[in-house]
Amino acid sequence: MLSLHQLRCFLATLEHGSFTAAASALGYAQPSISEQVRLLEQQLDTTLFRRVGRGLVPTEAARALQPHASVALAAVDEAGRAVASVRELLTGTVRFGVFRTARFYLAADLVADVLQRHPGVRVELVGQNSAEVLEHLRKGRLEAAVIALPVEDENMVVTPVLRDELVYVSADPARLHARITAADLAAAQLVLPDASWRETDTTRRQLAQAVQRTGHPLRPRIEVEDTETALDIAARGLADTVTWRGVLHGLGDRLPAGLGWAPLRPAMYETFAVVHREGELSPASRVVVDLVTARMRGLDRAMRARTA
Amino acid sequence: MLSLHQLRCFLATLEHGSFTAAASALGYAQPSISEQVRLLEQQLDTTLFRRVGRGLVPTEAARALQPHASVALAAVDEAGRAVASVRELLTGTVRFGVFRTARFYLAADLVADVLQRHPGVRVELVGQNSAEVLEHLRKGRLEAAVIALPVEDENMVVTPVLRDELVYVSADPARLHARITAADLAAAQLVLPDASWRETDTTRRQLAQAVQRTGHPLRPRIEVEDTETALDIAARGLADTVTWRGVLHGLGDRLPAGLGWAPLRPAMYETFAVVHREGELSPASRVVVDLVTARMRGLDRAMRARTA
DNA sequence: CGTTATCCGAAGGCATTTCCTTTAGCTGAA
DNA sequence: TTCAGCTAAAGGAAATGCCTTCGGATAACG
Repeated sequence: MLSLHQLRCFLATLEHGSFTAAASALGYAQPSISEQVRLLEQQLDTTLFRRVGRGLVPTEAARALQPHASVALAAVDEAGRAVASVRELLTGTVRFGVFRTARFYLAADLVADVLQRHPGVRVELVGQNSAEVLEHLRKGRLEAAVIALPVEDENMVVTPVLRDELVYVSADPARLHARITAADLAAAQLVLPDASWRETDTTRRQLAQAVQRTGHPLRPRIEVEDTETALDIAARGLADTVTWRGVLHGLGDRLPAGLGWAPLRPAMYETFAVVHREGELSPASRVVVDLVTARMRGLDRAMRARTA
Repeated sequence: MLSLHQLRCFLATLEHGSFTAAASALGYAQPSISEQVRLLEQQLDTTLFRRVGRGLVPTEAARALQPHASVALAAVDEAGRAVASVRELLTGTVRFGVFRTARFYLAADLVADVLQRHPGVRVELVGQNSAEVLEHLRKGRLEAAVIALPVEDENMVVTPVLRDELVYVSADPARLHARITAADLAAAQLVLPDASWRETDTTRRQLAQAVQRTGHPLRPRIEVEDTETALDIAARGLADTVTWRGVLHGLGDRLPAGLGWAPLRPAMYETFAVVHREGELSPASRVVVDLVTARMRGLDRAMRARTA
């Protein structure tokens, strides 16, 4: 089978006009080059150089071969550089898993940070739901992610970064009394997000468990996919909803007007963690993991301070 | 150093999703593929596949490498086909040496023949002079040629194909008597071609020798490069000239009007031969050699018949 | 016209690579 | 829990690649 080495020897010979010159250019002995070219000729079943006295004369076949040989070598060269570029995080795609509402916590800023530090990289934040992302992690399709606990997989490295508190959200100040209980939840007209993921979503399951203890099922009046949609509906007074303080914090000014919130009692928490498989992280993921960890912990501190 | 084999194994693995599948596709055992990919990873100093349970997941580096690896393999593949195409005379350039006045004997027809039989090839007929062409042959820059004898080189295969006769050409019928001798040549006002090659041109040397035997030098009044120019001058009556019957034969209707010719006595002949180095001829040259041989021999028969 | 320098090719030997088979360990699914 | 499928590791056989040395041929030079 044709080999790159043969092509290298061939091109050097073509360029320098003799095996000896090519050999010294490539740092080999002359018979080595000679043999490689002979092998190439044998494999191509043609004559590449006419041996005439001392000196070689390239044949038509050699002229035909030359450009393709160059292309092949250049491609291999380029391949090495492309991989190095990815390795050094100059180019390539950073793929990182996030829980669905991560955009309220960090999405835009995180992407901005990565793009600024590594111009040339693409960023891909994937994830509809923590459970789905965890599955991607386990299958190896993602290297790292930030998702809601629990993560029950001993092969994963789990680093908690933010604890968030579930709050009750309503447009009606009358319903925002100090201590909203599970019984209140069971009685309320609710709009809840994550319609497609209600079976696996940890928040939904936490809520369901708490409400069930009151003897009633959690039966939201409205179900939507998106947290923002749920908030919009709540803002119109059509129903109340439940969400994370971090979401309200992240929305800031963009929180639909007229909404207020109150804590649940007993409080319900969700812990988010950066998760990745054991072993080496690629530099790309390393960068994102570090950024996410720092940013989420900062957010955690900010939110706890505000509570106090 | 990166090798094509490694790239092949890598691509097969990428395509089939596992070492085992790639191995069976390439006809190797699994550990061979595994090792090649590991080697590739080591040389590129990166991870190409994340080993996750059973099955492999390509990394970003693998995605970066893939297109370049494909290009390299395709180029090598294409290289083989390009060479084969030359070998089978589908494309490429056929380079053939000819003596200067060959165009009167065969040039256009020869080219037409080659082009018709091998659409896709380029044809190059090189040669200012038989001596120069012979030098090209010896240096290996030409594979084969048709030139005037003598060829004193034991490494050359010489196949005589046409014997031509030198004739005296004039616009003045009075000077075209039956038996023109060397003395007549010495006395005549002559225009001779091959100004640049008079030292080495065999015809010129033959003429010079014959004239010198009469005690006079060969001192043409006019010297031009081109046989046709010499004939034009002769047609105007400015001087007489000497040329080969084959040239007149080949010119046919295009022979300048008013010119007549007469044989020399003793007759002077020139023999043209197809010449090439010993050993294998490339298919391209083989084709041309055969065409030239057939055509020149046909011409030879035609001219001898006309004499008889 | 001989001499010298240069280059290609062949042979023998050494080191490395490549591929095989076998075996063990791990993972995911029934 | 067992079974099937995959990767990884080890050891050995074969081939490949490279080196040095030598011989033959050619071109340049005195």
